[in-house]
Amino acid sequence: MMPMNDELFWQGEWKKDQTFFSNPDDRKKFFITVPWPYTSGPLHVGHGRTYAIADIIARYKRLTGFNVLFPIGFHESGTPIGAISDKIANGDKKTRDMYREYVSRYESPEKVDKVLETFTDPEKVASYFADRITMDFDRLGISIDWRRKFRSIDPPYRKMVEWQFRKLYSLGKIKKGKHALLFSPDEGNPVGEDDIEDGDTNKVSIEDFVSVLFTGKDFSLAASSLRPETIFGITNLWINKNAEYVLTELNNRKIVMSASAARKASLQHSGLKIIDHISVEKIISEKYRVPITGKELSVYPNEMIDPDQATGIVFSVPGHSVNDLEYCRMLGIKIEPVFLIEIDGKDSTSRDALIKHKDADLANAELYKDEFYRGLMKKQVPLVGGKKVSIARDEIKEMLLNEGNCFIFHETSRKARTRNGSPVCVAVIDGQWFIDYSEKEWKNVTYGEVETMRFVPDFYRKNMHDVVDWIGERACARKRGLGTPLPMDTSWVIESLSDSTIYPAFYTIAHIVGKKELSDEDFDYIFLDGKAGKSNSELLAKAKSEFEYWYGVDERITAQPHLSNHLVFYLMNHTAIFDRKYWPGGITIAGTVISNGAKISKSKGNAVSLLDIVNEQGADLFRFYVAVNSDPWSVLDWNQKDVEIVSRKFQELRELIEKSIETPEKDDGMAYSVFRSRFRTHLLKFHSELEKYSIRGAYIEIVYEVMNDLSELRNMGGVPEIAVYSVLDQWIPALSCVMPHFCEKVWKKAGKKGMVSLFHSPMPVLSREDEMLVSSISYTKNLIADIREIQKVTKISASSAEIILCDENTKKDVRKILENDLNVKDKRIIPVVMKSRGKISFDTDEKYALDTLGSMIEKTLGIKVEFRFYDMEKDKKMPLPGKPVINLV
RNA sequence: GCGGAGGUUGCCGAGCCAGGUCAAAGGCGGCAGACUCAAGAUCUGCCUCUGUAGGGAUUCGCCGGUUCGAAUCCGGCCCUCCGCACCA
Repeated sequence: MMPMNDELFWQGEWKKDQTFFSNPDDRKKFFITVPWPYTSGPLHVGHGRTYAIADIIARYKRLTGFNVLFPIGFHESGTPIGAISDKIANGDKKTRDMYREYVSRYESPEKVDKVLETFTDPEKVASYFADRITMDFDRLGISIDWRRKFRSIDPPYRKMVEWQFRKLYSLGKIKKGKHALLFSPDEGNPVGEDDIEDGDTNKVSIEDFVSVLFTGKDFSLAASSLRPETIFGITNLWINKNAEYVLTELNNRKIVMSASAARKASLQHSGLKIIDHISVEKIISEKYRVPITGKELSVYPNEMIDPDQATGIVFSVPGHSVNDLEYCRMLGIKIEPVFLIEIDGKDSTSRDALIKHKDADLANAELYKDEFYRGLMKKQVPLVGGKKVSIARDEIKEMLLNEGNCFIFHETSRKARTRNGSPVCVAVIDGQWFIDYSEKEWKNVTYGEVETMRFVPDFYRKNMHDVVDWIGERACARKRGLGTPLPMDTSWVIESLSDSTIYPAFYTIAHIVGKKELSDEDFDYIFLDGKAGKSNSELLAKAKSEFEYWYGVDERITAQPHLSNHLVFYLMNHTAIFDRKYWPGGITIAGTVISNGAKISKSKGNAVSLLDIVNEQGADLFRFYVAVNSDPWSVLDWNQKDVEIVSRKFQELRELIEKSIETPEKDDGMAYSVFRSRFRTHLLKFHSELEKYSIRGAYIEIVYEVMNDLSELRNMGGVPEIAVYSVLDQWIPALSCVMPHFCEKVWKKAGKKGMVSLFHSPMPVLSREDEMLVSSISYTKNLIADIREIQKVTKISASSAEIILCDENTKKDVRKILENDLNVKDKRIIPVVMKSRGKISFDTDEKYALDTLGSMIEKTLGIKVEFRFYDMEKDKKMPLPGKPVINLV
């Protein structure tokens, strides 16, 4: 095992030496970023992988001569941190246990509870984890310029966010309007995912029910559905006789709905008034008319109807709802279902769906889905006959709305409570702030950017294009949480994803700005070539030149779920605000991490703490594992078995290199030259793979292939350590991107100057001799395989092999024949050449190969090897170029 | 349904864009041998079938096509995974 002290030692050295502080100079720059972590807890393996990938790329770019900037900051905006504090203060057991465990990763047992108590202050949670995460980054050996660290709630950064939002506002991108959101009436607050019990594992979304008004004598019934297009198939209405119903007034119409519906609806429609209770008997005693069709219907009691779901009154469409069909059967109501929809020319019916799937819920789900995507309204259906169900649904909804015969009832997708136990409803807020991403011209410009920037892997380009196409209005402010007050209306706080779109720009100037709060003119000056403001102009000039040197971001490495939120905001805010030359250069999507073959989740018990891994295995091993086990964009499985395998390889590699430094004998002999030539070939491949971010391919080449070459070298009588010693100058720097701690150590031990982390390694060049040796060795290996095969087939144990090479004259003739010129001296060779033309190769100088490597064949096979050229007169069998004749004796 | 990704030899996983050198990298695993009293570690060879001279046959989801030649290109089909706001 790598002594942990070595890793800590080098992390200390990097810090002391300020190795990764990056300043503008005359080199080409490379600016790489990863998402800033949210400081509500420690990092997990998924983070660790993304950051390790980014760091390997950052280090590789340094190796190839770039001036690399790799900064990080901390995201503290939003509601979760506050929610955590509240829960800890309220003694919520689950949260306290979780945070006790988190803290115990960093603290001695007696200190844990003391730290936990400070968490009743959100600021303490944020700063505690920001500090620990900083340590986690260091502990992984991530090469960060820490001078530029800032937090999203720091006043200087907030100034930039304010500037950004005023900018967007002046560009007309920010609007205000009605918006439905999750809300707790008891607490008088909007609620986010983190405020909801199990909100993170079981998401709550908002569904829009169409509450259709069925007109009776004195009042209307509001019956709710997600499928207004089935209005032509309504046979009756359902009501729950055990529930409480009320008479309300909305837009001068008297409407009946359940009591709980009325309470919820009043959060969505400010004009709604509750007038009186109304008995179920009274409701049932009357008939009601369906809008559009004018049909008269009865209301039936049905205890299965949930009074707390939408309006608590449901219209029954037994033809297209499995539930309604079953209710009719259960209650013995004899009604003929009406079928409105066909799929592929055949009626789609609830009955058939129920036969296909025994389970009613499953049948219903499939019926809904099939009818929505593939169904057509039957021709005889009025108004929307022949139209797609999805279109008919919208049209009927519009029609009803225009006639005033329905209203929209927003309902939660499941029953949800806040963590404090009060119910979650949907409220419509008037005056919600949006960023309107739907604007055509803005999208067009962004499409162009998506087209030209780099995506790894490339198919995410199309994906991103679709996301830009899809995005519309996006709420950008909330009433609660940490963050920057919205400059246009400071009673709002900018939402936490919207405040993190152009933040990488701030990294370029954070260490210059310090605690100073800049004005809008200052930011205009720095970022947009505006006129300088009144502030300290020297500081501004410095900030401006640093920004202009570093920006934009050349590579952003992030996870796939960010595509449809953060990344699209990131792109569109850049295209809206900055000059084209500052737009993002590339995005790499890192794959997910699973553990022992399964998705990581706390309930499965396969969650792994990044810190534990690093403490037990070492940062270098973790990084090596990340590098070698799968390419950055595919799924990575963290499992004990593979960890051990990789660990063994790593140990072998370390011992080899350390031993080679201790035995710096001079090598001589062909075996070593061959090794070095092949090493340079591997190194070249290493570079070409890493240029494509194929980290795995690169390290298979420079670790596994090289080590395989070393064992061949041993077979040829060489000493691996001696061979290794001769390539240390190139090998250690190449390895250092993945295993920086170990490499610093051996770099120093080998007497090299400076940090290997900053070493600029020249691109390897293959000489003519390298190429000849490399082709000779593969030629020789083929020869050995051929001899082995002959021995195997003939079961001859030969003591010597005579190898007959193709002579120059025959070679010329072969070439002629291959070029369709059959005018050759010895016509006998024509059929031979034609038959085995696939095997012919002129690439290897065969005499050279056997002169230099003939002894290798002798050593490997334990037989004597002699060779000579073809003699047309004497030899029966004819050799071909690259394909000599072998005679075993 | 639409969009995206993928289906490779016992397993994982390259190759496919730029067709031949691909029975197909690398790893894992297995078998045999060397070493060892033995086991482990390590090293060597083998791991589709077949063959007493380096060959042949059959393989890269399935079916066709283009080509002198296809894992690689084209068309169709089957299956798996992921996403889908106004669907659930």
